[in-house]
Amino acid sequence: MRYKVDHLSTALRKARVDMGMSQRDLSTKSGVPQAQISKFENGAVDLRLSSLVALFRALGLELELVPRKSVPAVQSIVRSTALRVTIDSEQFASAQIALDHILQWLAKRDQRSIEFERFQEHINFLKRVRIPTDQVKRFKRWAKYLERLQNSPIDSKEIAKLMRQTAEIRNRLAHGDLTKSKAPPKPVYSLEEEDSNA
Amino acid sequence: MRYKVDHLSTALRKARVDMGMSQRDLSTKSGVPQAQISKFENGAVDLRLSSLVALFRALGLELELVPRKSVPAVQSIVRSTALRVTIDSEQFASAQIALDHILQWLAKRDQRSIEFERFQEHINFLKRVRIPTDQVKRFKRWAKYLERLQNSPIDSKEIAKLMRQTAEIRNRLAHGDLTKSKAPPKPVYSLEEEDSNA
DNA sequence: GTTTGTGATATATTGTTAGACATCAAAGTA
DNA sequence: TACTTTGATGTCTAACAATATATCACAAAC
Repeated sequence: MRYKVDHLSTALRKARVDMGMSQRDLSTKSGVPQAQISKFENGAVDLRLSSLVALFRALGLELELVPRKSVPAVQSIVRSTALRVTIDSEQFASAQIALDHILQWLAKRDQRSIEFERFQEHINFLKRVRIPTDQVKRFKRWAKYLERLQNSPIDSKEIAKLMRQTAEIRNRLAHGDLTKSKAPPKPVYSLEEEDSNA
Repeated sequence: MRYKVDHLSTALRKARVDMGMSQRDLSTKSGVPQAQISKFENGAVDLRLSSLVALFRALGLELELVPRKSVPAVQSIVRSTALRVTIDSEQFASAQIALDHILQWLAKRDQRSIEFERFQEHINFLKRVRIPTDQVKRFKRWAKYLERLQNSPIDSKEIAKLMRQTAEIRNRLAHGDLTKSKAPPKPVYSLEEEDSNA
């Protein structure tokens, strides 16, 4: 019983990676165990429709039924729009939360040094910018760190490191060294929003 | 775990009925048991991808992954082409075979009566015409009858009945009484062909 | 009024996914 | 070096589809 659905499994993997999600991310978002995702992406399992739909919905994708004759036309439409849907709004949100934590922390401290002012400036810059998907990971880590930081004494050495890294990323973003495209940073509100159904 | 795939099950039923296929027809063509088809069309089963694909392929449909944003565009494309894919080529072929059987039988008998000439005329008319899906059933029955007829003595009473019915259908088709559309009978070669993969 | 086609169900067995874990190697990062 | 993340893989039980087959009610055609 061959049924050749590579296009579905490869599309899943591509969509997931494009959105900067790991299999575990997708798992928590879709409710499908990570093991199943891995097996499906490698064609090692014949998933039921419910699982498939859960996975695809979590990625903002829908299964549509298309007459064989219209498949090329449909695929060209999909290709033309796929490029713009690259950032997972949830990941973006978590980065925003991390940045907001930093700003709040700064406001509380009310520091006046040049480093802190520049730091605040950098953070505000990052808040307005669309962060590349391959950098989202770093922001998520910061978010996690800052959650811990809320309920414990501040390690100024860690904060110094945070400042260093923030400056680095900001500069690379501002000068386009990080992304291949030389386009100016896009404002936040141009982000393609996924409808939230969780 | 709700996953709302009514559009898939209703689309399946619609496509199947539009092509004049019964659940059992689709079953033999797709390899999926009729019981499963019935359950799926009524949302009573959570099919595996392989079964789904088998069903849809048998109907000339493909499952495509579409970003939620592009769904409306894709659906409009599908709508614009769906109308023309209405006849199952296999059913059409079986009707053609039945008609050919009759023509061969006529040629062998070499009858010269007015009834037989008109009969032959009607059959030839029907061969050139796209037969409405709701009439395909009748032609299939004839095909079955004519298969039996090949290896047994001819019942002229049955043939007379065949001639009567043929005339009736021909006339209804020719005068557009049968179909809602008043469009002239379309030539055979305008039939949308499904690629044969069986 | 009998036959035929159709769709909905049922039963029983077999096989595989679902689900919740656990583990592991490789790659990346601190 | 030590730690973390990631993707692949394995194990177990329970649930459910796959499959084959049969039955039923309904409708239409004969």
